[in-house]
Amino acid sequence: MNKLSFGLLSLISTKPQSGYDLLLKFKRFWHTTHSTIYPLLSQLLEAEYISCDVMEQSGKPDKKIYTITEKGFDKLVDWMYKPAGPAVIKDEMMLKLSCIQVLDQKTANWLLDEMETRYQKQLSEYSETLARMKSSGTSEKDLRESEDFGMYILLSKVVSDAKSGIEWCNWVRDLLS
Amino acid sequence: MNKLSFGLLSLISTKPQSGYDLLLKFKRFWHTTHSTIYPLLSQLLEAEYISCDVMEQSGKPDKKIYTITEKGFDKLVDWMYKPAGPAVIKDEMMLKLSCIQVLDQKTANWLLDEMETRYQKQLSEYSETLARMKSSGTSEKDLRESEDFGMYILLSKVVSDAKSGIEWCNWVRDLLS
DNA sequence: TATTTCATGTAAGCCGTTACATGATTCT
DNA sequence: AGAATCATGTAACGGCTTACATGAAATA
Repeated sequence: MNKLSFGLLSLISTKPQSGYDLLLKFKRFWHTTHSTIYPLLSQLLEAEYISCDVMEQSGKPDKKIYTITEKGFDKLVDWMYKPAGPAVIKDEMMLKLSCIQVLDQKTANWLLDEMETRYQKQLSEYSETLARMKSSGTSEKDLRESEDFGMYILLSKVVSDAKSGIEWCNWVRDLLS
Repeated sequence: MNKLSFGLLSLISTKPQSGYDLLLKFKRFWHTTHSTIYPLLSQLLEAEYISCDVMEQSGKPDKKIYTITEKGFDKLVDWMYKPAGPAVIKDEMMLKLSCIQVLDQKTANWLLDEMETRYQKQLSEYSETLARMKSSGTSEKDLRESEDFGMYILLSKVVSDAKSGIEWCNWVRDLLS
């Protein structure tokens, strides 16, 4: 049981869903790939923390819908009260910017542009999803009780991080000019 | 040559320094440990991207001061223009909060408190260092040309991230109450 | 026609974490 | 007295990344 295993339990507890569904959601706030997720789901299934229903589909591989079990839910609650490890952050862009004073102006600005573009992509990608969530649940109170509330607050964080990232890029650019 | 190898080159290019110095600086914005850094420095030395001067000390192990070579600097510049990979972010707290709607109010609030405390620690730890930097270089113009400028902007980012993290925790708490 | 999306899986190899190892000094 | 700081290193194990593997439908 590594961190992501618990994360899978966490998301499955909000709603039965497939590995593919989980992947798409995780990608927004946890760096991972399908090759990590599928084996972990098998392990969770074997440990009986989740159960599996196969949904047959035409033209596509069968969809495996996972649901959390009571045993799994107990495991999830145990984990909640264990102190969380520190956030692991590894951003190559930061490494590059750590020697910004030895670079010429052109290179420095190019790096800042690259970084801003990255934030901008995140912003356009996720603020749409966020807007859709806001409009589907009429009020914020509805959202609060919906199965998507966790996703809603996490996406909000990602979007606000992107926004402040862009502001930071501009602040640095101002300092340099 | 992995990402951190280039990061080491990057920081060394701003100022000759030891593995231990590098570790302390990296820790602020890149998750790593000394067991990763020391072997990489050996490799960089063998590849002649850096050179090493031993500073003898009494009572402590000798300090190895690394300096970037011309060859290393060329390598560094090459890397700058290669597109940076996506930021790798793995925050266990986010995994926990992804199922916040299935938790009772007490647990949810406890998680938010834990998260805020973590941000608060970062804030108090790094805003001090940042303040020291600001006061040592009299004006921001001095800082811009100092060997610490890269560190200055990265620390600023870390501090502003912590601040917006705290705001986010409060925003979620308000939604829940 | 080529790429992306949907949908799952396996496997090799690299990388990083954790633990072991040492040891003097300074702070609590 | 015990923990933290300074200062470097090695090694095993586990986990993650990358690539391989398949394949239909939809989009560009």
